[in-house]
Amino acid sequence: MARSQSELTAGEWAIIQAVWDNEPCAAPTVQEELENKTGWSYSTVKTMMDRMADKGLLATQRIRNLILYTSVITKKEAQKGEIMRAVKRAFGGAMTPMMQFLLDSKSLTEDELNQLEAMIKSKKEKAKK
Amino acid sequence: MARSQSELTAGEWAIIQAVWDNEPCAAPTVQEELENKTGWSYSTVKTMMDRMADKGLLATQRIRNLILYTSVITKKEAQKGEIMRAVKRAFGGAMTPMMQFLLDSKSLTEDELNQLEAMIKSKKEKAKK
DNA sequence: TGACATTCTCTACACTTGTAGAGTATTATT
DNA sequence: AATAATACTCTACAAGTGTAGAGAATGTCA
Repeated sequence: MARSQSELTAGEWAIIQAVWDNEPCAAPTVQEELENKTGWSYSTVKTMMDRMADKGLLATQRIRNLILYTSVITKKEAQKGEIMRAVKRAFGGAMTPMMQFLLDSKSLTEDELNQLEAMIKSKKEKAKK
Repeated sequence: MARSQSELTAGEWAIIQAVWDNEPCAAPTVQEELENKTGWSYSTVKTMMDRMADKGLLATQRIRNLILYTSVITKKEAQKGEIMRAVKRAFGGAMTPMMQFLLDSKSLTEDELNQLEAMIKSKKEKAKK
């Protein structure tokens, strides 16, 4: 069931990506993985993770002195949430205008256009059945 | 000149939409337009607008006791910024995976698919010359 | 020229987010 | 057991955001 409130902040995105890659995992693991990308100290990472657990974005399980974190939302859900936020804010919630915008703007290379076309084609095939 | 970082908050989106609809316009106008949607008081709206002016999102021009606001970024720029943020956060900056996601999750009607296809086609034509 | 209305300025406050140090508890090592 | 290493807890703070009241300045109308 999609908790509609999966709107992550930039920091939370960084964290949860690392969690998805390693779960179940402890805070130090996440910190090590993010060290290069963000430079965050252990405290920073731990604080964020605990806040995310409070919010229900991560679940925790304690084993002796170790706390293992797991993601509560899937990557797909999070991605959807992120897109939904964009659509809602910038396009009044209407999906198609956004798609149109994507095509109109110069954000897509010719290669990407070709890929898209292919995707649509296969999508239509599948729909036909 | 696209100031690269036009990432607006939810509140800023509400404000700037009203500005786009009325510019050049004064704070009370914006407040009235948003009254129903948000319930924000004059002070709230004014504060936000001034902060946005500080950030360079809005420009101001004073005429006697009236301050007129104008948008500095276009709707298109803001929309693009919003999408870019989503793509960056949720898809590592790669546009196509996001499009794919959109095609997969949101079951578009055959009509919409055709429409999309057509848009892509014309887009490619144009790119050719 | 008062009185009223309009718009602005200043100040404030709570909550979130990014950021992290200091100290404590637990586990491992010699 | 003493020491070192590991992981945790607690506390804090600045910047940003949503929210707005109180009061000053300016403009309008009788």
